Amino acid sequence: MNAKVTVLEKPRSGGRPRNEATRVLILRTALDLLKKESLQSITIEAIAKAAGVGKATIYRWWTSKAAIVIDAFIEHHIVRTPMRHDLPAGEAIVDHMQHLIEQYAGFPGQIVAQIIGEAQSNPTIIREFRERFHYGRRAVVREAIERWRASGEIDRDIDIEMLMDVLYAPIYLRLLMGHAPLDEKFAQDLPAFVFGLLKAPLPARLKSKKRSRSR
Amino acid sequence: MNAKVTVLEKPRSGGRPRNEATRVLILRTALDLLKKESLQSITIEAIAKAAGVGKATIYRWWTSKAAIVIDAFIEHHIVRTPMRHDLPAGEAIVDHMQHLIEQYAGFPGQIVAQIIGEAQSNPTIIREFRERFHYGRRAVVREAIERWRASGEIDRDIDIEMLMDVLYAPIYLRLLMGHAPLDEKFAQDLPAFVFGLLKAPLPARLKSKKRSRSR
Amino acid sequence: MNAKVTVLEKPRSGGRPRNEATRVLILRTALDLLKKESLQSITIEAIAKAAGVGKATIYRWWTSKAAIVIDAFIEHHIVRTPMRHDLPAGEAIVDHMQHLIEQYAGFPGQIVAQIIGEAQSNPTIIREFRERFHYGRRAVVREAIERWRASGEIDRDIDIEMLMDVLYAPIYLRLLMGHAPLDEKFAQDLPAFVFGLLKAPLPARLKSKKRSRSR
Amino acid sequence: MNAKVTVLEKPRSGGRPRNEATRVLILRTALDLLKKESLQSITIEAIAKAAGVGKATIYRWWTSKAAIVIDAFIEHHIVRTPMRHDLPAGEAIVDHMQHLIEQYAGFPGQIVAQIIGEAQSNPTIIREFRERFHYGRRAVVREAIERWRASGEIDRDIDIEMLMDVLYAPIYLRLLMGHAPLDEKFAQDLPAFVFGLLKAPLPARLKSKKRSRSR
DNA sequence: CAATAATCGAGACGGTACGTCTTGTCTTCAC
DNA sequence: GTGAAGACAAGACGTACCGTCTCGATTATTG
Repeated sequence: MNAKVTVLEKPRSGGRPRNEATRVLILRTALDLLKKESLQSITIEAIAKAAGVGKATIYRWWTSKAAIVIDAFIEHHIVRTPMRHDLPAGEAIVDHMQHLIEQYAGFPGQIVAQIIGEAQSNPTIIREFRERFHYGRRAVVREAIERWRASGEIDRDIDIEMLMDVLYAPIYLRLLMGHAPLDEKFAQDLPAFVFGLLKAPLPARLKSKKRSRSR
Repeated sequence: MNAKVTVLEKPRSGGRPRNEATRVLILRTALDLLKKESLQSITIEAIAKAAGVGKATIYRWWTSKAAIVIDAFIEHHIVRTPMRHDLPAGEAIVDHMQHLIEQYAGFPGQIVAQIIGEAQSNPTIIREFRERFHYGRRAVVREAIERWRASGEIDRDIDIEMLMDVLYAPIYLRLLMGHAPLDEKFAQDLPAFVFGLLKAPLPARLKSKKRSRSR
Repeated sequence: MNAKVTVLEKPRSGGRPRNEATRVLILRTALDLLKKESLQSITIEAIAKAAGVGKATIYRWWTSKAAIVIDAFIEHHIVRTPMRHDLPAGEAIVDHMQHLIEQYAGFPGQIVAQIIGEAQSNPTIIREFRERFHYGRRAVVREAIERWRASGEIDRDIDIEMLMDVLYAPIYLRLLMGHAPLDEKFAQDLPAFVFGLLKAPLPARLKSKKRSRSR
Repeated sequence: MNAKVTVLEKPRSGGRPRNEATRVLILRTALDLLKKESLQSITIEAIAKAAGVGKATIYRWWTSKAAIVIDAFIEHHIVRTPMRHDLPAGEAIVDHMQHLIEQYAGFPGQIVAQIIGEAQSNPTIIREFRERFHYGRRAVVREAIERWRASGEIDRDIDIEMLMDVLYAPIYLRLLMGHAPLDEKFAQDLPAFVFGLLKAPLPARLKSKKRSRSR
C-alpha cells in the first residue's frame, strides 16, 4: 500500500531519527479508537488528537487510516491463530479453524471486517491486506492441507485452493454478512460438516458432540 | 433500513403526493454514479446534482446513500439469477451458482461488494441488506437443496444451512477479497468440487470438462 | 408594498371568498412570534405552522414577513399615541412625545425597530413603512406644530420639518442604537431641552422637575 | 463582538500563524459585495468564494457577516469625518456634520445603515457597533461641544448629550428612514437650524445662504 | 342546484445557505 | 530535521427555509 516506509528503517543520513515511540503510539491509538467506533467514522484528525500527535506526522508515514490499522493489526499480532505442527494435520486444521472463529467473534474480527469493508472502496487497501495478511494465512493453511493429503486421510487429487475456500469462506461470510453468529456451535459444526464430506477421520474434539443434522 | 417510506404509498391525507418519477430518477442516478466510482466516494450532493433534484428530497426518503443503492439494486432487479424449477434440483443449483458468479463478476457484483463494504460501518445497512436481499436468496436456495435432498441424490441428513454456506461463501470471499477471479473456470470448478465431495451426480454441463485437480 | 390585496376586498366573481378569520389569525401569530424572537429569525414556515395555516395562504396575500408585520402593526393599532386636540399645542406635543417614548420602550418599539432593521435590506419595505405609518405620524405632528406656531409660542419662521426631526429623531436613535434608554428621565429631558432652546413656555408636567444639566 | 481574535495577534506558541493577507482580503471582499447588494442578501459562502478562501477561515475569525463588515468599516477608515482642532469649536462642529452628511449620502452611509439594520436582530452586533464606532464618535463630538461651551458661544448649562442627539440624530433618521435626502441643502439647513435655536454665531459657510424657512 | 372558481391545509419539490467537520497541505516555533 | 500546533482551501455533511407546486376538500357565487 505504501511507497512510504511503514516499518522502521535506518535513516539514510543525518537529522533527527524517526521517533519509534510515536509510531507505536499512533498504532495503539488507532486500535483504541476502533474499539469504540467504525473505521469509517474514525478520522485521522481524531487519531492525531487522541495520540497527541501532529496530523502531519501521520500523513508523513501512512497514506490512509486503513493503512494505519493494517499496520497496527499486524504489528500487535492481534489474530493469534497458530497452525500447530505437533498435531496430526487434520487436528491442526480443526484447531486452527476453531481459534480463528473464536478470534473473529471478538475484536480482531471487528478489525478484519472494518479493513475489508474499507477496502471495497480502495483497491490499494485490499491489495495491501491480501499481501500482508491474507496470502500469509493461506500459505500456512495450504501447507497443513498438503501435510494432511500426504497422510492419506483425504483424497490425493483434492483441489487444495478450493478446499481452503470451502473450509474458511463460510467464516468470512458470517463475519461480514452477520446472518448467523460466529459461536461455539459454528466452531463445531463447520469443520465437522466439511470433514464429513471429505470422509476424513474426525478429531477427538469433534466426536464428543453428535453431528448436528439441521440448522 | 427505513422507518421512512421507501416505496411509493398513497398519502393518507392532504399534501402534494410523492413524485414517482423523481424516486426512480434518483435510484437510476445512484447506480449510474456507482458505475464510475465507489459508494464511499459518491456523495449525496453529487447524486442530487446529477439527478437535478434537491438534497432534501433525497434525505426525505432515504437515510443514507447505501439505502438508496439497496433500493436501486432490488428495484432494478439487477441480479437476474433465477432458480429454475424446470430442471432437476442439482442442475438448477449449478445453473444458479454459475449465473451468480457471472453476475458478480460484473456490475451487480460491484454493487453488492460496495453495499457490504459500506455496511461494515453501519449496522442498519447490513441488517437492511440481509432482510431485503440476502435472506430472500437463501430461502430460494434452501428450497432447491430440500428438493435435491428429497430426490435422494444427496445425503438425507445433510445440514442444509452449512451446505449453503459451503456452496456460496467462496463466491462472496472472492468478490470481497479479490484474491482470485470470478471467472469461467471458477464457475466450473466450485460446483464440481462440492458436488464431488457430496458424491452427487454431476450435471452434464460439468462433465464436459475434466475435473481440475489443482490451482 | 403590495400589488397583492392586503386588506379584505370583495372577490370580483365566484369562488370561495377569503377567510377573514385566517387573515387575522396570521397577523396575530406573527406578532406573537415577534414577542419571542427577531423578525429576521422568524420564518414564514414558522408563522404558517404556528397559525395552523398553509404556507401558500400566506404567500397568496403577503410578499414578505415584514409586510405581514407592518399589516399587523397597523391593524392592531399597536402604537397608541394620539395627538390631543383638547390641549394647547405645546402641551399636546409633549404629551405625544412622552407617550411615544413610553410605547417605544416596550413591544411596539421592538416591532418598529425590527421593521426598520429589516427594511434596510428591502427598499419595498421601507417605502411601505413610510407610506403606511411614518408619513401619517409626521402629518399629525406637523399639524400640531402649525397650531403651536399659530399660537405665537414659537417663532413664526420656524422650519417645521427640521423641528420635527429635532424633536423626534433622538427617540428613534435611542430605539435603534440603544446607546441610552427610552426611560422616564428621557421623556422629561428631551422635550424640556428642545422647548428650552425654542424659548417656548414649559408645560406644567415639565416644570415639576428641575431641568437636568448634564447626563 | 468577538471573543475571537479579530485583529492580528502573535500566536503564543507553535502552530502556523494567521495569514494577514487573507484577513485583509476577506474584509475588502465583504465591502466589495456590499457595494452591490444588502448585507442580509450577502452570504458568508459568497464572501468565501469571491475571496477564494475557505468558509472555515471566515468562521474561525468572525462570528457573523456583520462582524466582518464592522471590522472592514473600521479598518478601512471609511468614514473620514475628522473633528478639526484648528477651527473654532462651532465651525468645527458644522464642518464635521457636513462631512458626515456627505459621507452618509454615499457608500459609508450604506454600510452604516446595513450594520444598524442587521443589528436589530442581533444584540451582539449592535453592542459591538456602539463600542467600536459610535461611542468613539460621540466622545469626539462631546469634546468639541465642551470646547464650544467653554468659548462662551453657547449656554454654559447646556445638556451636552441631549445637544449631541439633537444635532446628529436627524442625520441617522434620514439615513435609516429615507423620508428625505442627505443632500447639500440638508447639510446647510440642519446646522443652521440648531445653531439658530442655540443663538450661536453662524459660521461663515452657513451665512452665505439665506436660512431656509420651510421644507 | 349543478357548475365554476377561488380558498384552504398539507406537504413534496428544486434550490440555496447554513455552520460544522474533515481532508491533505502548509508554515511557523521548540527541541 | 522531527514533531506539535494549528492555519488554510476545498468541499461534503445533514438541516432549515425559500417560494412554488400539486393535491383533496371546502365554500361561495353564477347560470
